[in-house]
Amino acid sequence: MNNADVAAALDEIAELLELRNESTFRIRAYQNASKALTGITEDVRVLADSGRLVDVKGVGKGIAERIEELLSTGKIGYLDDLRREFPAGVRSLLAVPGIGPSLARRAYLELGVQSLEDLKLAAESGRLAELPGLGEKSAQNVLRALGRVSKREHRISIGKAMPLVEELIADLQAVQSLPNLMPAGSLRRWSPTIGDIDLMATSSDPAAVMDAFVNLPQVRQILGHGATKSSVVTDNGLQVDLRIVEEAAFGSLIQHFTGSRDHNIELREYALNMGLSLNEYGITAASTGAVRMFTDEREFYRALGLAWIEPELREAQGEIRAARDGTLPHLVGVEDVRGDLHVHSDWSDGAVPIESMITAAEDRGYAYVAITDHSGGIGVANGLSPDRLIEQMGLVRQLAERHPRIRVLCGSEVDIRRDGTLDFPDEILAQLDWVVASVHSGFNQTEEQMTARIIRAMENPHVDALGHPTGRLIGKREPYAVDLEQVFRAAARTHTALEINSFPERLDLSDRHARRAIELGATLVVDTDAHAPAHLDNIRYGIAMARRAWATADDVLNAYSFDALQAWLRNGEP
DNA sequence: GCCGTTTTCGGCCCGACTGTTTTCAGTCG
Repeated sequence: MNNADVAAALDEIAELLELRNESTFRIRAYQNASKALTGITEDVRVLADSGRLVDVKGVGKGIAERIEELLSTGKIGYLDDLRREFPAGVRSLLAVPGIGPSLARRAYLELGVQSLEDLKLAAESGRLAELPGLGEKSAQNVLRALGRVSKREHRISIGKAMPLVEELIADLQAVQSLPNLMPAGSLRRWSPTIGDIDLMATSSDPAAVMDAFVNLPQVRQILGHGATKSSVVTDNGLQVDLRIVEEAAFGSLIQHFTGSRDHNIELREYALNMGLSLNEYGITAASTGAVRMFTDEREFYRALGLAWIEPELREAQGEIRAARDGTLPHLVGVEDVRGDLHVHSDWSDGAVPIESMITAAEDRGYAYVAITDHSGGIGVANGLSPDRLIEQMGLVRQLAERHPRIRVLCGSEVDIRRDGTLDFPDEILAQLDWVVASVHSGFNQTEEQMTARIIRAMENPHVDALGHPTGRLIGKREPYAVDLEQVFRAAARTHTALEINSFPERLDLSDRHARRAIELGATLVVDTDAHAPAHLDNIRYGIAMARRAWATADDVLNAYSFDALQAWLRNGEP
C-alpha cells in the first residue's frame, strides 16, 4: 500500500461521487487530495503513523480518516458502499472522452448499461436517443466517441514533440513571418510527456496564416480550419492547434493556454480575493466590470502583484505564493551547464570512439566531460572488465593531453549488484576521477532490499553519483520499488550526487522527486547518458526537469566550474 | 470536503462548444 494506491482509492471515490451527482466541491476535494499524495515522496504510511496526514495541503480531517482506515484495514467502508451503487463497468464509461458522469449515470439507471459494449448497443438501437434531453445527435456522438477509444493516440515524450514543433515553427515562419509564434501548453512548461501541441501567434492576416498552416507538408489530416483557430494532425499522429489573436490580448492568451490547469485555477482563486476575474482576454475588475488587456505576459502577472513565473514552475506547487513573496528561485539554465558527467563510447555500448565524444563535448563549449562506460556486469552492454577499464584509463589520459581545451575525466558507470556491492573492486574505483553507480538488473526486489542495496552503494566512498535513481522508462517500465526519502537523505549524508538522466524516456529523477531531493539537502547532476554525439543535445530535457524541480545553478553539480567540482568531490562543498 | 495576509463559515475558476431547448446542462481544456 503506497501513495499511488491511496491516490487511486481517492480517485475512485471521486468518480463514484460524480456518478452519484454529489457536490462538485466534495468531488474536487477527493481529486485534490489524490493529486497531493501523488506529488509527494514522503510515504503516506509514515505520515499517517506520525499523525501528519492533515499537514498535506488538500487533505483534511475527513479524508485523513479514510486514508487511515485504508492503511489499517486494507479497505474503505465508504468506498465499498459507493461501489455497491455502481458496477465497475459504469465507471469505465467515464474514461471515454465526451461521456461524462451525467450520461453514464442515466445510461446505467435508465437503460441498465454496464459496459462500453452495452452503451454501443443502446446508442445503435435508438434507446439512448429516446432519453429526455438527449437526441439522435447525442447518440451519434457517443458512437463516434466509442469508435475513437480503441485507436486513441497516446501522449508522446517531450523528446519527440519538441523537435517536431521546432520544425513546424520553422516551416511556418518560412511561409509567413510571425514574430509572436510560440508554443503554449505542456510543451512550453517542458512537461515530460505531451498530449497535443498548442501554438499561439498574432497576425494582421490570420486567414493567410491559417492557409499556410493547414497546407504544411507534415499535415496528414485537417480537423478544423477557421479564422482564429485551426487544428491538424501531423504525419506522426500529433494533434497541433494554432490560435491567432490580436496583439492587444496576446499576454493573457498565452498565460491562459500555457496553464497548467491547476496553476490557472489557483491563480484565479488568488485573483478573486483581490476582486479580479481572469480569462484569456484580460483581467476584469469585479466592482466596475472594466477589462484590462495585456500584450505582455509579464505585465499580466505584475497586475496581480506577482513576479513573472517561469512556465516550468506553473504546476500549482507553491509558485504563486513564492511569486507574491518574491521568493521564486533563479532557475538553472542550459547556459549554466559546464560539463557532462555521464557519457558512453564504443568501448561499451556507445556508438563512437572516445575521442569523438570528447570532441563533441568540446564543441559544445564544455569545460569538462567524463567518460563513463559500463562495467562488466552488464553483459548486453559490452561492459568493461577491470583489465579493459585500466587499459581505457590509459587511453583516456592520453586523449586528455591532446584536448587541452576540455578536462577529460576517467569515469565509469558501475553496476550496483543485487546485494549493493559494486562491479569493480575498490582499488580499481579508487583510480577513477568520477564514478556513477546504477541499477540495471534485479528490478523486482522488494522495496526494503532495493533501498538497502542502493544506499549501500552510495556509502562506498568512491561512488560520486547515483545514475537514473528509479529506473523508470516512461510509458514502458514502472520505477522499481524504492524508498526515495531514505535514498535522498543518504545522498545528502554521503555526498553522492543524484542524477537527472536527460534521456527523454528516462527523465529520472522526475521533477517532483528532484525537488524533494534538493529539499533534503542533496545535490543533483544533470547528465545525458549520451551513447552518441547527438545525444549531448538532450541536456535541455534534463535541465528542464531540474527547472521544474525549482533547481538553481547551486543545486546542479555540473553547473560548477571544474575547480568547484573538484572541491565538491573532495569535501562535498564547492 | 477543504480552507483562511479580509474568513473557523461561506465560499470554492472560467469560457467555448454542443445539443437540447426557449434559458440551460453537460463536457471539455
